[in-house]
Amino acid sequence: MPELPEVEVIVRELQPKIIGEEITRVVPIWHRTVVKHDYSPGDDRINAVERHGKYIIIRLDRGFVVVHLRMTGQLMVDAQIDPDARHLRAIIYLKSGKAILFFDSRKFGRIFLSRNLDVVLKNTGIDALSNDFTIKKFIHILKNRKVSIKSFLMDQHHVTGLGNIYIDESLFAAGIHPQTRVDALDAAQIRKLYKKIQIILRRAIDGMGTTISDYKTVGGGFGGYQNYLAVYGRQNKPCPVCHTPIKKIRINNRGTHYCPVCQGE
DNA sequence: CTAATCACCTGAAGGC
DNA sequence: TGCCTTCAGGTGATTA
Repeated sequence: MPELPEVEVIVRELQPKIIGEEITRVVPIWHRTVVKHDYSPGDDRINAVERHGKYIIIRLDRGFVVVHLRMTGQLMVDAQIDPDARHLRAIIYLKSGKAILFFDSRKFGRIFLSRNLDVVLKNTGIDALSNDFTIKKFIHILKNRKVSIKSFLMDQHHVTGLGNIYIDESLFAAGIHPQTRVDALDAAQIRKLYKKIQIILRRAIDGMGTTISDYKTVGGGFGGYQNYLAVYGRQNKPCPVCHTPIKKIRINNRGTHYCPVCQGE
């Protein structure tokens, strides 16, 4: 389940492979995968590949191809194109004869075609690793919120890029219980969480992301950060700090992992 | 604003 | 072996 670090790794891999190429056409295989707004790339040059939260943004001369992998999406760049390949949902053809192949077993992923980036990103807030994400803004958007900090961070409207894995890891690193109401956090906790979010995300990028089940890099490689997870997926295993068994509960119907001692209870 | 639920999907894992 | 249930989780929509 790709979150910000996995998407960042993919973007970095994609850049040298496709910048300067021209997209000739985008062909859907599963009928819901490609969402066309007002744009059909045709002989349009790729100028940049960027990321906002979990979105991959391919910037062309006249518009944008924006990819969201959701849970099981994978991209590959290849000259070998088999339209019947298992789980292949869309093909972005390039003039060189290669193609960007979009695989997605669960069919939740999307490729948006739009002239206007804001239309596609309208539901996203500040990217968790961007310069816009300052402590001042973080304090501001947290103000007067009554939801749990876990729910707040899951909601991409505020801070975007974090998902279930890195939220649990960040809250553990900051020593904050996931059910803590946002308005009950003190200034020191907010500051610590702010710092830990960025440290964890950077570390995960350095480790090439976390492969739990489906995530692979563009080159087909696996991430390495799953070996460093402190709480996610480690229910009943000892906390790496105090050796208390990690607990798993549900918040907003999402599995949530934490240490009852390090994160208070 | 908030909470809860559903819908979208498939595959893996566990129970019997 | 096989059938059935549950779980995994990102996002958008809907309802209360």
